Amino acid sequence: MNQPQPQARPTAAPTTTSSATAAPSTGPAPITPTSTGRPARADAVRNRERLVAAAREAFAEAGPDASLNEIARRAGVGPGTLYRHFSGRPELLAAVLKGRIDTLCARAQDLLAADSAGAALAEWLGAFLDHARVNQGLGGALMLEELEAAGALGTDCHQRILDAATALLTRAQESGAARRDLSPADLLQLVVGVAMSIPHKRTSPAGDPEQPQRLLGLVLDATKPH
Amino acid sequence: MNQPQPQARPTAAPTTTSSATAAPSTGPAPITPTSTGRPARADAVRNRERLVAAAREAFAEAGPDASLNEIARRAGVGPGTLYRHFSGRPELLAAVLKGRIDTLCARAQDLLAADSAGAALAEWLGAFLDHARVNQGLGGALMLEELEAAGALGTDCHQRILDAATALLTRAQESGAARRDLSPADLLQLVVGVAMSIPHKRTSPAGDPEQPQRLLGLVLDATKPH
DNA sequence: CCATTACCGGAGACCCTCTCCGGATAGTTG
DNA sequence: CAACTATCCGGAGAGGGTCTCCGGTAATGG
Repeated sequence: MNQPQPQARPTAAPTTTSSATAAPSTGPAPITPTSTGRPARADAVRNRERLVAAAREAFAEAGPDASLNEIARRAGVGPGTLYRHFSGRPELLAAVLKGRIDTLCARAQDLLAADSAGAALAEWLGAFLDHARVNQGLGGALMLEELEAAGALGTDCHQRILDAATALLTRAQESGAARRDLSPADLLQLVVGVAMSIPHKRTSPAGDPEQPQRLLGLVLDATKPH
Repeated sequence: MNQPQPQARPTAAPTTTSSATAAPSTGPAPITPTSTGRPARADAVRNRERLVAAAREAFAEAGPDASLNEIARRAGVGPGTLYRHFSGRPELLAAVLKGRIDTLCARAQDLLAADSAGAALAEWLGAFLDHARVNQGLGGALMLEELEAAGALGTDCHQRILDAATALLTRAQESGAARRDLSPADLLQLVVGVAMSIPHKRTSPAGDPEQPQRLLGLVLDATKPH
């Protein structure tokens, strides 16, 4: 008996637990390990990479609501293959964003050694805003609404971003460049809000190109000690 | 190949005739004027009201993505009737929000006579945040992404909100309570971003109930002259 | 080289948006 | 009061999207 849920959230995969890739802590994982000890088959790895590449293209063109059928078609596989590798849209989104998030975290590490803690925080937030703006808040959608449904991968992404922001903000606070009554989560939330509220070029071609910088500047002003 | 823009309105011309001398003042419009001189039929008016009421309920329960079929079913009419009265989701959204926006604009008028221009702006922004948070940024969605597609009604709503914000902000600036290099559009955009980025109770039941106020406080800090 | 079994592809169930057209009816006229 | 007509209603259905299930296929270990 199917539950006739109207427009429900994508059903949390109740059956197959083998599709979840065990999270490798850090470092390149050349092959995706399965729940069994056996290494993944070569065609499975290839199809997964093709799917991520096709998804990256499609999300860039059509936004986070791109058709999953279309993504599977572009990757040259059937819809079933897509759903075997990813439980749904959130997980696919997370896979696409993973590389970007890696870059962002590495950037945070570099900036932790910068001279000015305040400038480092400002610069990283600018990079984060660029990140979150890609595909009209694609990152924001992942950070927020899908957080609970995305499973391990999404939560992991969220946590890594939060850790990076915490480190930079804490250092800025200790150097007196940022007010102390400010939590990393609130700060990120503000920037995500800016990203989500700004119309994307795709939907509104002739938007004000300076607005993101102005809004980020306002947020940065709010972080300074008064 | 398909034209995704369902702008075809077979029956009623959307352009308002310039001869309509009925002032757009705040007041009940007993009948919906048609393009022809004839008044609308009674059942048409009744169905329209039922549709708006059903939409208000459905949007409150399921968010801005509620099924339009479901809304029509709740209103006791067929899908065709819904699309005859409203060109699509944005227009229905705008109809639902109209009353709320009226209230908000009236509030702005009252606050323009308040003692403290800064406190008036802060209070109104708080009310606006509450407004925009209803149904998880339902208002924000209207203000931004649907602005161009919503036609006259949506644009009108957006303009009225913007006018109210402009009046309050200008007065605060003249009294020295707000920095002068701040545009009403940017300010609204920030608050809309806060509304859109905050997870709604429906999707994330146990969120931090204080966060909206904290984030709004940060935005307000950013408006003050440094 | 074969048995095993993880994997693939697509048919298809179900839902949503939006259109089209025969039939019903409110309001007008004689 | 009856007939007429412009207007409106309801639902069938096209088209597309998400997600599942199952028979066939081919990669892999022995």
